[in-house]
Amino acid sequence: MDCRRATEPPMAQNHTLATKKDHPSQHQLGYSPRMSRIMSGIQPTGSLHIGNYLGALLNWVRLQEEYECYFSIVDLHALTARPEPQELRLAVRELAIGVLASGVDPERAVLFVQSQVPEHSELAWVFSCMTQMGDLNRMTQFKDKSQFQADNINAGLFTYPVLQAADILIYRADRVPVGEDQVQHLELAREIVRRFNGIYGQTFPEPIVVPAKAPRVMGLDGESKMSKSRGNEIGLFEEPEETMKKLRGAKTDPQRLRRNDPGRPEICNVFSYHGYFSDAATCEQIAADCRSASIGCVDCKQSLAGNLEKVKGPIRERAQELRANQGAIDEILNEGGNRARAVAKETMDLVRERVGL
RNA sequence: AGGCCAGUAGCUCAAUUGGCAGAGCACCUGAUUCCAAAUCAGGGGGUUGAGGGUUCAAGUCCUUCCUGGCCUGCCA
Repeated sequence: MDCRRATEPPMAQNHTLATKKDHPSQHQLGYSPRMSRIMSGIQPTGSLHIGNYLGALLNWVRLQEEYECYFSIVDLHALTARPEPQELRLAVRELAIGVLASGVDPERAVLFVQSQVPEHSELAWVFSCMTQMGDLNRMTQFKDKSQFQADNINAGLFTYPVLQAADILIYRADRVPVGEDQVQHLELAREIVRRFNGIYGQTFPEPIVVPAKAPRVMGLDGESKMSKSRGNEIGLFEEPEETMKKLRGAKTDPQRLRRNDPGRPEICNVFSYHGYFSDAATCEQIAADCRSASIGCVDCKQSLAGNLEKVKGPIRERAQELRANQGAIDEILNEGGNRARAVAKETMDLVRERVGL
């Protein structure tokens, strides 16, 4: 992994703010006809698994090719679960390592830690005054999380979508890749923008929701989304032996009782993993052999383990190299933080002026 | 700030008058099975939120604190 100092992005001239000479009412600030700016965040919770990789990291790697990207490790959001301080710090570092090892290029995209850019919090406060309780009350994720951590329903959890809106709009991002579960939050962000612009004049672009090509990766139990808290995950940094051990216990077609029974790959969770890690020809072959009982589930799992390792192995090795060079990680994050803050400050200066602070 | 209620295994809860801390689910191991599931057999797991006190003996009674919930009040 190349850890040289990141340079200014070539597209830095886009999204410039209106100066005093400009006429804001005729000028949609932050809008760039040439290149869309993307903002996306990921929470530093637990350790990375292949669900995170397929759902978020891989997307980032693709997005940085086409867009001006701001990628953030959102530790302020993670705080809603009150992690141990040293664990939070470790999770942030490990996530940065995972992001870089997966192929996000810090020279191409701005990679930074949310809390290093205090403007996120500042804009979130302003936005919270633009947000109606009734709207927040409707957020299904808040209700879900409230059930999940019933002993810690804090206000941060409630205003989470407001901070999320600030995350995006502090960079005047016009596109946001989100999974199904985040669409509602994005709608709220757009609502906040409309309200703000309506009251104070055109200031923010209304971010467009880009449906993330993020598969909903099921856990090894085949019952729910892959997550560390459910203990049904395949770790991104896992050794192949560990992964095979977990795969051996993974749920398959419950109707395929004997080796000679024909299988149903279309309902088999393990087969669905092949779709992510094996090429099309292999997938077809495996499916056909499973249906005809030419291969057993163990064969299928071994094949998968091999293909999984082809993806996971190089990432694990790059991660090892990065871990050995903490200074470089810090430098990348600091540089990313500086670049992010420069943009965030511009936005915040304008917001202060607009709202009368 | 005050009042009331609650806290027991990963989860949901039980434990008689103060008398050996338990069950279900989950988890792990073995049998079986190509693997998993199902079934059967076995197993690990606890500072009973924390400290102090009363007692031969405290999950249980007293006390202080912590956490969470509900109610009343005060300030900005």
